[in-house]
Amino acid sequence: MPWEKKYDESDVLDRAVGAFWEHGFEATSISTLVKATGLNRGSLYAAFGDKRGLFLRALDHYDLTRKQHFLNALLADQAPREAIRALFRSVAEGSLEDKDRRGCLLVNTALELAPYDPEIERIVADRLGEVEAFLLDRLQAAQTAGTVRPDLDAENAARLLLSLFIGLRVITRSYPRAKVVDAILDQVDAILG
Amino acid sequence: MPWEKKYDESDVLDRAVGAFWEHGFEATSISTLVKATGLNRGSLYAAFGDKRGLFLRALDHYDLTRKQHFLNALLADQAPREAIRALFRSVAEGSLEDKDRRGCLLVNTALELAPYDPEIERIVADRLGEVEAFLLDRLQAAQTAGTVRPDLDAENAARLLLSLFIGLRVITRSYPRAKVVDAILDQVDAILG
DNA sequence: GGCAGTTTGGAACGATTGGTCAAACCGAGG
DNA sequence: CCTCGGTTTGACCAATCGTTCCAAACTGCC
Repeated sequence: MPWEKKYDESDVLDRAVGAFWEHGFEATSISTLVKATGLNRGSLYAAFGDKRGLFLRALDHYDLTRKQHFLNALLADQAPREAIRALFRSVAEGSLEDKDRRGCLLVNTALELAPYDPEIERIVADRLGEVEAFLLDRLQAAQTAGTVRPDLDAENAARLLLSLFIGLRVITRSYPRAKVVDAILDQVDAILG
Repeated sequence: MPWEKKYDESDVLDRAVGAFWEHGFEATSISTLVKATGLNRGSLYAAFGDKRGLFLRALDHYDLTRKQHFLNALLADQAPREAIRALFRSVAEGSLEDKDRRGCLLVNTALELAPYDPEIERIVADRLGEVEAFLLDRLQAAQTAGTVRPDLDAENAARLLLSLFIGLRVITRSYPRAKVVDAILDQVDAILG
């Protein structure tokens, strides 16, 4: 029907994510986004308002289709302790394989925009908080299951794992050396005991 | 004399560093740099070639006046084990105090430009390598002095500390929460034993 | 086959981008 | 006192930025 959009919004957002992911917000122009998404300027602005609006939607889409989707899969398929190990291992592996070295859109955005854009700061804080909450939940579940020692301060360990996770994603984007990645993975195991 | 520059290049670079530090390379325009440095466009281009040239010089200046200067001070004033602890503690403290949340210009640049700018990638890798080398050197000195247990794998620990350091600088720029910072500082102590 | 609503592509907007240049300027040496 | 070789200056450049707008093409309904 003529009053239904011709394009699939999810596809468009996927492509927008791809563009922003590689070069960040500032260095990605509207022309680039037009080429990447396949939509023309008019439709892009009609659908998303402006560049920033598109970015926010893309960030949200990234979170849903990548981060959330991935964490949920770990929740469903893995024992709690293994979920944490698998999280780090597959991120490490995938990052070193990615020849474009895109890292994590969320972390990239955190560093580029969060310090001087309050709304994005809030979004980034929420999303990172979710990762921290995931880690805490899995740690506690592992303690209940007896696969992580019960005297470990789970809250502190979750914060530390979050830091290591962020470090991992920065390193693999900017300073990708297998031995550094291995050191991080070993440390995750050490924390889990 | 008319053939001597009126301005102090070091001052100019200091101000350029300040501008790039806050908003990154892409989001800092020439106009902003003109205002920040006090020089006008012509002089800026005569002295540094182009925006990128100025950025590279500013990055170098940052490294010399901030990073190197700081590491040398730690080398001179502190025992090896304490040098590492002091590095993390003062970075943590300074970062949480900085209301502009600038983080570390080197780490910010690593994430913004290194993945798709080979020359900057090389510079970033060299500079981060220096930090890693500093950590390794201090770890080994501490082992010789008997303040770090001798069976610790110093090379691996240096890589891990570098990751924690980067994580710390990202966190304080984008997700500044004291408890997360404390978790990192505790972990540094745990690694040092 | 007209009607209504969408999508489309591109022309055009003013603002700003990174970058250039020729003239004004200046103090030492002749 | 005038020339020389550098610096300083701000006007100026084309290109691109994000954004707006609109006329034409399209398409399922009556």
